[in-house]
Amino acid sequence: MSDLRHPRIEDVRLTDVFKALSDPIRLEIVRVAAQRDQQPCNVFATWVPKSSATHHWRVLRDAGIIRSTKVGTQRLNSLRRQELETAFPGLLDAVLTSIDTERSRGDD
Amino acid sequence: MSDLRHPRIEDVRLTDVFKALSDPIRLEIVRVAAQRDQQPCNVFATWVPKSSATHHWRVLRDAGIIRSTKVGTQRLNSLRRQELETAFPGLLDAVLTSIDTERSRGDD
DNA sequence: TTGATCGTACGAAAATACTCGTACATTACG
DNA sequence: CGTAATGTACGAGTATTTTCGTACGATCAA
Repeated sequence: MSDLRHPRIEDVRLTDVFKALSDPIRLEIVRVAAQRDQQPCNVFATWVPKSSATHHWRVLRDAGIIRSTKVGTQRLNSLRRQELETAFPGLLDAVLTSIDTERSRGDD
Repeated sequence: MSDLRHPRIEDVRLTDVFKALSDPIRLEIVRVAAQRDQQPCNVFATWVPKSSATHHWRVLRDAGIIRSTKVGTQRLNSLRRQELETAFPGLLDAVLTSIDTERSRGDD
């Protein structure tokens, strides 16, 4: 489990951010990650096979949305809130709001 | 040129919106569409072949982002601002801001 | 050291998306 | 009517993404 690569936020392209957010599993990961920092991978999307989940983590990492740090045998994941706010002001907040809005709509 | 289908905004899924925004050509279309309403297709992304452009228009329409109305031999396109604001509050504004932010970054 | 846990790496198959040539439909204008 | 203009429909080729089984690496605990 080598150290994972995180792009510099200024190298992240907006299209990559949107591509990363265009999958329901990844959107769910983002939603849960927003609730609390430093959560291990295995609290997210538990119905997804490990190797599939790894793929989605990688897409989110490559898009600069999350940062994973190695702690023991786990990886703790957090949204890169401040950096995203700098690169794309207001975007992450609007995304998180939209996720919740759609969810509450779905609960009807 | 039959009438095109526009989804009801409440049927649009957030992942579809992000997928539609995950392509540079479509992001450019959105950027230009934000500047003025009711623009014909041929003012956008003029370097793209017509059949390719049609594909991107369709993706944007299917995602509920733009609405095209037939006027003469043209189609006039507008962002579905109000509807998007209802479905996903703050999202479109943040997207447009981010597009501009990234552009001004690229102009350095 | 042995075994369990957590997550990644790799690779292959299937599904999706993108590109674009060609043909076509609609409307406008002489 | 004939022709030009605007944009869609279709289909094929290419590229990208997604899924997931298997194998592996790192860490911890007994």
